Amino acid sequence: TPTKLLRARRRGERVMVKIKDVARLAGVSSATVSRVLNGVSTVDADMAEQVRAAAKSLDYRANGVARSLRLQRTDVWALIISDIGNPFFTAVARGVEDVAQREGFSVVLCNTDENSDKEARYIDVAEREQVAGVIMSPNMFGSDISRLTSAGIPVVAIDRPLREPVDSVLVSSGDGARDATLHLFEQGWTRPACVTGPAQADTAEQRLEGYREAFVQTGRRPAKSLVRHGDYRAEAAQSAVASLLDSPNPPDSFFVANSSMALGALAEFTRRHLVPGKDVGLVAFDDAPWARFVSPPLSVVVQPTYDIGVRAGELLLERVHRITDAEPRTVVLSTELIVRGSSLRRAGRRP
Amino acid sequence: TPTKLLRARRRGERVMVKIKDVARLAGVSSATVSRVLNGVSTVDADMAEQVRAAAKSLDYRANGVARSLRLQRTDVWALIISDIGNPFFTAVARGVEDVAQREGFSVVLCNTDENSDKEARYIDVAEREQVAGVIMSPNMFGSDISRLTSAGIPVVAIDRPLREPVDSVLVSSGDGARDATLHLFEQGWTRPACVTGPAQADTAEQRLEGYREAFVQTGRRPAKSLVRHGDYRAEAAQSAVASLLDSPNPPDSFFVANSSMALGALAEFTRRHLVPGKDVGLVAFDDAPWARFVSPPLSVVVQPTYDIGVRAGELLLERVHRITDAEPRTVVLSTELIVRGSSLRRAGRRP
DNA sequence: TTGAACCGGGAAATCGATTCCTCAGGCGCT
DNA sequence: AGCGCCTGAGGAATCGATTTCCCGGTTCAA
Repeated sequence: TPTKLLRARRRGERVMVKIKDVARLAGVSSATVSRVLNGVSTVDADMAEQVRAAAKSLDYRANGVARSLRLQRTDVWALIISDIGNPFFTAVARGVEDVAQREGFSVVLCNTDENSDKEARYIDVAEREQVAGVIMSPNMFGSDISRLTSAGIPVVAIDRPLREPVDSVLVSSGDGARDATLHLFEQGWTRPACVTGPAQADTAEQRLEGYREAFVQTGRRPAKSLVRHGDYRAEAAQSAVASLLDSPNPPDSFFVANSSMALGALAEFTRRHLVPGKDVGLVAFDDAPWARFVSPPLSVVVQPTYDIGVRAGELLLERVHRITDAEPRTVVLSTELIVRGSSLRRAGRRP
Repeated sequence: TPTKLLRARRRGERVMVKIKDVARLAGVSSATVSRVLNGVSTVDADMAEQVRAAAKSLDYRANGVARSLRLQRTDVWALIISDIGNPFFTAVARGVEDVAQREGFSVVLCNTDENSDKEARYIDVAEREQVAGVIMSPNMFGSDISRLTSAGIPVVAIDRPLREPVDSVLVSSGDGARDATLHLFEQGWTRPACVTGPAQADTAEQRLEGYREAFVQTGRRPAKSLVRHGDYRAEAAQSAVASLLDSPNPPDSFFVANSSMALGALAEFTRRHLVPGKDVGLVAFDDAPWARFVSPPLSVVVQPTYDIGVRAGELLLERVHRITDAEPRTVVLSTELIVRGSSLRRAGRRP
């Protein structure tokens, strides 16, 4: 049959080479083939060589499904993220992937678009397919991972905490927002506004809280009239900025809670012929590919996105290998303020 | 044992409910449970109800690995893309996902970063895990999918064609580039330059070809001195634009081959105080989230990204279900020119 | 009334790889 | 030479769900 296999393959038919085919060709049992290919226990060197030759000549690949069933485990991690269009998550994904790759796991990405149904579906798939572990950014309404925990699948949360106690990698968003706002004060801006995300998203709330802290720390009183909530999109930010600028006592600068919102703010500034870094100050949370290229370049609070992925991968790894049974750990990484041009207050232009 | 299971689960232990547990609790054989849960063949209504109740009370989920092994198929599609940071691919992914979702498949995303090794690894995983089908954007050096075809796994290529004859969804990049360049001529620009991608990438070559066509069609001679190749990144484009502007006979407008490169071009314009849509014309291939928000808004050639994903999903679906055995088909979608502001040549400013 | 078709459900085979258990044969030691 | 230990390889069980095969019982038509 081995020759029959080869002939069929040449004819372009769909054939699957099984471990038994290799065994037959090498003149050994399938147990031995398995031992050789997985390098466990000792096998006679000549025989091993024969087996390897047979496997190669048949172009054999172990059936992963059968393997997983027998071993009761897989080498796949699921990375469930809430918005694949967001550069934040794509950078995180690279970090996760690099750790996984290095450790012999493969990562499959699942995009939920902040949709609880999609998320539930992917959690279901992750359980059914018995992935080794899951890294996820919970959606803003709180995610139900009970299926995973009860199946014994380790979970690591990123970006936002989960209700259940699991390993988490978070970012001190609040501190970043505070630093950004303090920076605006230092530049001489006196009335910074805050355009943040939806009130349900706790990243949005943290960023707002940090913004307020900067007021308190500098002996000012945070004004409610300087705060707007939006849906984290450009359009919402644009109208928020417009309404702020039209208000009786308008702000002179802005802290916006993510990079899409920064686009909205920039658009509104352009419409009103306000030049950032001169007529108005702007700092945004999150970097973006375009941020260095707009004019003036955008000042931003960057998150250590790649590191978030790496740390999450490392935490997951320890659980997957059952290295630790300790209580869930939370890693908090910090942000960095990158001052480019949009937040400056160039002296002498409008004294 | 059913009660034992429940007790263990309450204690938070890792337990797996198997079909036999359900069978035992319902007082039937596992064959019947399978029949009820999969809705095949007829089972006594009362008994079926009992089975469903038992399954529910134990919170049973079929083990997907075992299921796949027995059925010799899975419900998973692999979507292998070459750059997860590129909005083009994320939009395609959404299209694929929507089709898959609707048809009961799940999509796992694999990011290769234009790296042949990573790609080979993911192709390997796709084969081993016996995915139902693969949609992929080949990397620019040509991808080897022989493993997939010989395993009988259907493949659909997107964005770039594969060497092997498989279903493909492509875009008439050339026509888009031609239209963009013709538009520059119509606006009154006389010396448009072309900043395109690496010579190995045939999308880049097609776009260059379309640009040349516009010259021929309008009775001009395309000048080699107006063409630059880069690596599809902003930095490369910026220096290309700089060198073009510094050349003896500089261009008055630019067609750039993707949105990252547009950022580089814009940065160089800013540095030289050139205002797009006035001092210089600019059209870019591919839309981007920021394109509508820069000043002036960027004129672009958009690809029907979401549709590409949908069509690819539909082609794959037919192969997966063995609906058709026909020769590989190629779907070519067309682009659309969206004129915003950067390509205009406002009369009366510089006569 | 009887034979045949039909129907529902259980036992067991199946998918492919891994691993426990067993046993044959070789070697060393006495 | 005989005994026992050790090595290495094969047979068979295993993972969990599906499905074939078959049997007992029912229904319908002749």
